[in-house]
Amino acid sequence: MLEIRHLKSLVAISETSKLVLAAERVFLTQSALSHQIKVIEAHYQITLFNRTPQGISFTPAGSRLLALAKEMLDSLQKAERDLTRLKSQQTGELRIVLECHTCFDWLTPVMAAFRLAWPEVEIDLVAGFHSDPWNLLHEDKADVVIGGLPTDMRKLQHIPLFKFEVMAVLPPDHLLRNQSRIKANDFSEQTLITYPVPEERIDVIRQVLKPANIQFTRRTAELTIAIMQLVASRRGIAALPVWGIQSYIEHAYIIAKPIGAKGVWSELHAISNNEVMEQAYTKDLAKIICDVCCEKLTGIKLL
Amino acid sequence: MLEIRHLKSLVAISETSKLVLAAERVFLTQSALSHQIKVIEAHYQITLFNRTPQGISFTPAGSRLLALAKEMLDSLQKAERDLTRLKSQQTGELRIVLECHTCFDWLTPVMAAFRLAWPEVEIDLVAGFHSDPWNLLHEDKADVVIGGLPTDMRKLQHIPLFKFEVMAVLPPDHLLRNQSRIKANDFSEQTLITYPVPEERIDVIRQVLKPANIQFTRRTAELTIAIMQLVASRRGIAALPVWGIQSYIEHAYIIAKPIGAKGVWSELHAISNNEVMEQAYTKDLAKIICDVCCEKLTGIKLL
DNA sequence: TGATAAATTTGAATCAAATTCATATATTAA
DNA sequence: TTAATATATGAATTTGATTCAAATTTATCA
Repeated sequence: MLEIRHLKSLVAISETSKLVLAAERVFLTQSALSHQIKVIEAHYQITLFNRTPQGISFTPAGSRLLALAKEMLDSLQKAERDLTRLKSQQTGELRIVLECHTCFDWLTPVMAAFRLAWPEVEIDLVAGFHSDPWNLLHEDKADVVIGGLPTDMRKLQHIPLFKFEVMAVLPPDHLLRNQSRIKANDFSEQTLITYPVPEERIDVIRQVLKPANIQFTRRTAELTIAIMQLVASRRGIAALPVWGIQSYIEHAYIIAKPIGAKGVWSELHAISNNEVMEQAYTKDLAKIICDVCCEKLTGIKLL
Repeated sequence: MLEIRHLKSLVAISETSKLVLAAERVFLTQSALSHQIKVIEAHYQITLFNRTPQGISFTPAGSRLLALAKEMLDSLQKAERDLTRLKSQQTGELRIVLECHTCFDWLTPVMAAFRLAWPEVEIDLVAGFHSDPWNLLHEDKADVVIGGLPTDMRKLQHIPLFKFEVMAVLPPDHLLRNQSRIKANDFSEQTLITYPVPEERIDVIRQVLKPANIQFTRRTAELTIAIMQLVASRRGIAALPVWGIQSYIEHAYIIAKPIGAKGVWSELHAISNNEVMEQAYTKDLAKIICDVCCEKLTGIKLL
């Protein structure tokens, strides 16, 4: 009666604590989730959730089922990995390039999980900054790029990972602190603090500032913490992934606002050439990234 | 994609090693099971079973999934038990009477499993022989009877457990050894060796010999092993549950034959009064019996 | 070498149940 | 009071699992 889809829903609910978001994550409607949990509650004749206008939270019984869900899905994943290994090549090399600096935040746990699952595959990070990371695939200097899609995808394949909102980061006492959203014009004459990468690779610039022809000054810093420090000391504003700045927001070190009417959204994909993408372990890397990020990051949406 | 029903099917297949029997155990048709395993194999793109006219066996990949199934179903069961305990009374007393002597074979592991699951419930066996075990429920000398249904069920409730075939047990060199089945007449003038209980409670006598008005001598023994010894030394024939004599058959100590055209089948139920039956732990005892017996006994059919 | 028996497989029809769609309800905040 | 943000509900739809009725497959026996 209890089904695996229910377990996945339970985990999604715990990760998002909102039915709408959880539904999105498991590719269902909110209604479907509502029906699902009603069915489970009816079956066990016990209340699993406290519903509030702020979202949904687990009762003790619900938590017990959530623990079960994690346990069972974990076993399932291990078994599926074993099956995959039973029929595929188990050795190889995977040189990863990150397009986006912030991704270092979650790459460490991803690599740890990957090494556990595929001990025979050598996984490495390609060091240094690269103006055109996708080209490293063609030059055979890397096997996978984690980032946005390149304009030229020839001979390349990709697995969509997730998307996330890029938000404007301001000092808590900034002039614009009372606006609910930051518009393109608000960046005019401001200093934009970014990672040291070409303009074309910065989503706010490409998607918002360039199209609106806004004049701004640019200043760079290599580490997220350095950018935060500059913003907090009113040297400028930044635009970063929600999940990368969560802890700074919680400590009221800075504040974050959506940009433009719909917000700026970036997508992350795993990109590699056909041959590498065929390997079971490459596909599994994508899965591991999604799983780890769902668990650890807030505000992401699976693709 | 892989669903809990698939896991249950996998376990049933491993316990019966025949699709028809497995299907029966999970209350489906054999066709449904065949479709199920085709779907799983297609999904994982790997062969899970070797199909032969003798039945079906697991490939290494299949075994891996079977291990997963056992692991996941075990977790599930534990969680469900916790949920049950979260909403029910956890303490109580359960005095069990066995109608049938052979059942001692599997009662020990059942009681062990029960004690683990319900440490606060005192479970005991009511000792001694009882001509009318069901009456002990009315006299409040017992809480549950494991056995057939009594003629008078007033104020009693029951949970069906399983049924099994009662087979004629003969010495390997018996005159009837080449018959595929034993008919009522074959018992004529023979000595029937039974447990020391009233005739009405012995299925072969009630269902076969009495209706056909067969004359026979009766001799009793208290232990299964003693009955086996008497049969092997040609003092008579017996009629016992298949699962109770399996190991004797395997050692060619005795042989077993179905009785009559359709065989003699006995049913086992858990019987108790309404109040006791309401308790979650009583219902769980029935579940534990079914689970343990499915795992350990051959040739039983769930009711 | 058929014929039979005992398995599993297959494809189409059926049926049950999960999901969606559209809307209702509830709570909070302004 | 209204708007915004949640979840819940009921009916229609869609999906997909199960059954039914053969069809295969393979071993065994005469």
